[in-house]
Amino acid sequence: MKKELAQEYIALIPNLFGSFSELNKNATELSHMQNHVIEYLFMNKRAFNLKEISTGLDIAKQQLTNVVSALEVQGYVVKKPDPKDKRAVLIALTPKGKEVQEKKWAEIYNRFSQNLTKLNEEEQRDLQFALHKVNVLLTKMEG
Amino acid sequence: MKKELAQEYIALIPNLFGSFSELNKNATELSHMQNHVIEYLFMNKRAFNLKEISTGLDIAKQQLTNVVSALEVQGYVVKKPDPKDKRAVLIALTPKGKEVQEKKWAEIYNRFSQNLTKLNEEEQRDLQFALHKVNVLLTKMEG
DNA sequence: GTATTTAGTAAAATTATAATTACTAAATAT
DNA sequence: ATATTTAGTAATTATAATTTTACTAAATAC
Repeated sequence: MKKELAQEYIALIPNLFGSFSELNKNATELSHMQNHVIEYLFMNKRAFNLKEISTGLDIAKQQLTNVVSALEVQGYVVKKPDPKDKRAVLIALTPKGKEVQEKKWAEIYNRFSQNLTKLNEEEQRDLQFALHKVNVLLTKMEG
Repeated sequence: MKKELAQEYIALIPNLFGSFSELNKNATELSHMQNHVIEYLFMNKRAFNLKEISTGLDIAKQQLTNVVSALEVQGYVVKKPDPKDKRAVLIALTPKGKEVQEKKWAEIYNRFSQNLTKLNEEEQRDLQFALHKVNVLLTKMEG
């Protein structure tokens, strides 16, 4: 029982792989690492300090110094002192930083909407219901 | 209607993000690009020539020459002439190459199985059904 | 049959990422 | 109060990724 469930989960990942691999093809002025950092901030919807980003992305903090300061110069993030820890600096996305990320999702959104026409009305309803269920339960699992 | 559906799809991606970002943390002897290439071959379950990998991963073919030949030396892939095109060379995963990929999925599998205990019996059944439905319909959409 | 395109290779130069070491200042442990 | 740990910065070195140019041989267009 549990085994088949996990297999369905695994099968889900390649199904989303196509969308994912196209995510960072928007040849912006951002480097790979810069993209990773603002994606991380966007996904998690809050400000992080360098140490948190470092462990979250499994990157040495020494690397982040340059990456993040470049992002700051280009206006994608802002630094502000962490009120709870005077050593730490919180990195937050600016509206410009959020916008870049949202653009990427918009592309996936459009592609999905187009492919949706290959399903009939009933299948579309089923898909919406099933997706909603999956999202609710996956969220519960991680909480 | 269609709008909410696409939003559920978008919401699914961050839900799988955790799994995805851990995928390539297995500090093997493989470089980033090498990982990409064998992941691509594994995901698509067949041999490709360099041009196909090049366009599929949006990487210059010149880069692939070195990446793939390194993979070949390390025994992760084999090259064989394409019977349909005497210019082309087909790149296929070896058992060793497949094994490395499967190991990555096994980790995700285990993590998922552990978190599954946070759902009760009924929720687990619901999740399995919903995941199955999503996979079937997403596959249909891409075909 | 000739010209053009395409798949793959190769080498050089540029840029990005990774790893190492060392330092400051604030936080925490004892 | 002192020692140790932790967050961030900085500079250096090594490695990897990207770009550019150029070449061969097979495939395709006309």
